[in-house]
Amino acid sequence: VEQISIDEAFLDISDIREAPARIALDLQTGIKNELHLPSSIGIASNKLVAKIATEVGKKSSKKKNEPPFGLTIVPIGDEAKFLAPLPADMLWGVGPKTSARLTELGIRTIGDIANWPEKELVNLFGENGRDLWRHAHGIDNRPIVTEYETKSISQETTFNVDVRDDKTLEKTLREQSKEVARQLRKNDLAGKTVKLKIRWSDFTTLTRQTTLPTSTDNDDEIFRTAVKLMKTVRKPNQAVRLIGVGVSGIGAPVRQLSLWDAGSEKSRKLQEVVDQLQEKYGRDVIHRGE
DNA sequence: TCTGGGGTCCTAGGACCC
DNA sequence: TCTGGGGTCCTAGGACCC
Repeated sequence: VEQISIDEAFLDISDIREAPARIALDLQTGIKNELHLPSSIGIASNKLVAKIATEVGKKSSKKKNEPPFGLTIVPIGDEAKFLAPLPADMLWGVGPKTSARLTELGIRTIGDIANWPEKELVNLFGENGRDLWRHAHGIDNRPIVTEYETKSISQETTFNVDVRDDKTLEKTLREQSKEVARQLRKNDLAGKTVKLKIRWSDFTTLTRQTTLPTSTDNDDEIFRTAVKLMKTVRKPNQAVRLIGVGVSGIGAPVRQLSLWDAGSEKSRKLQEVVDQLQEKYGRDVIHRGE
């Protein structure tokens, strides 16, 4: 099973002898009986087509104003034929920008893409064009991936009203840093690069990042770095719509040898206990004294 | 949907090293 | 003293996904 979001997953059934439709119906019935929820399922020879098949089934039940209990099967060999009449932006990787460019070229459906020479698409869209061509033909050989490594952890907040007050911005960054660090520690990870994200009142957004000499999972270090970065871009009193902080360059935390470093080892252990207490009894159970 | 939050991947330029 | 190529790391922005 590969979970792709909070409510979607791929299931590789190629090694199961039972008929695919039987498996799907059993799943759907189980979800309905146990969770009282509708679900849609697509069956195909690869992930791309299965995902689109799911959406097609879901849409057609919606059209009939029924709860979505779609079940769509695309027989092996029929992938391209199945995709051809569907709108181009149903394809994986075609967002608003690519969609607009395709429309300009007179391309509306996935079949229209498939009719273009691969070379032309590569000229127009670079490496993305190659995928576009392959996907439009129903070709996708990505395997099911059951485990992902976290690459980054971040927190961001959009304010209800634009904020000019340094105190509020710093307080927000402090909370966000705390949460990012907590998540790092919870997963036994640390990150080397701290990134600040900021959006002005005109919606322009920018990021500034810096790489630390050693990776960190520490609230305060992340916070101080974020504040420094903010100071490099924000003019005094400049209004802020959104602010956020993230950490990337993630790996296992490097623990200092505690030979002459008993202090930091001690504070790490203290942090561990604080984390455990907060996890169990809530954020308000314990705070640092000032 | 005049725009929320948390992610991934890609590109491009520059610094630096061998 | 100047030139060259390749690799890696870093930063910034953007497209895209759910």
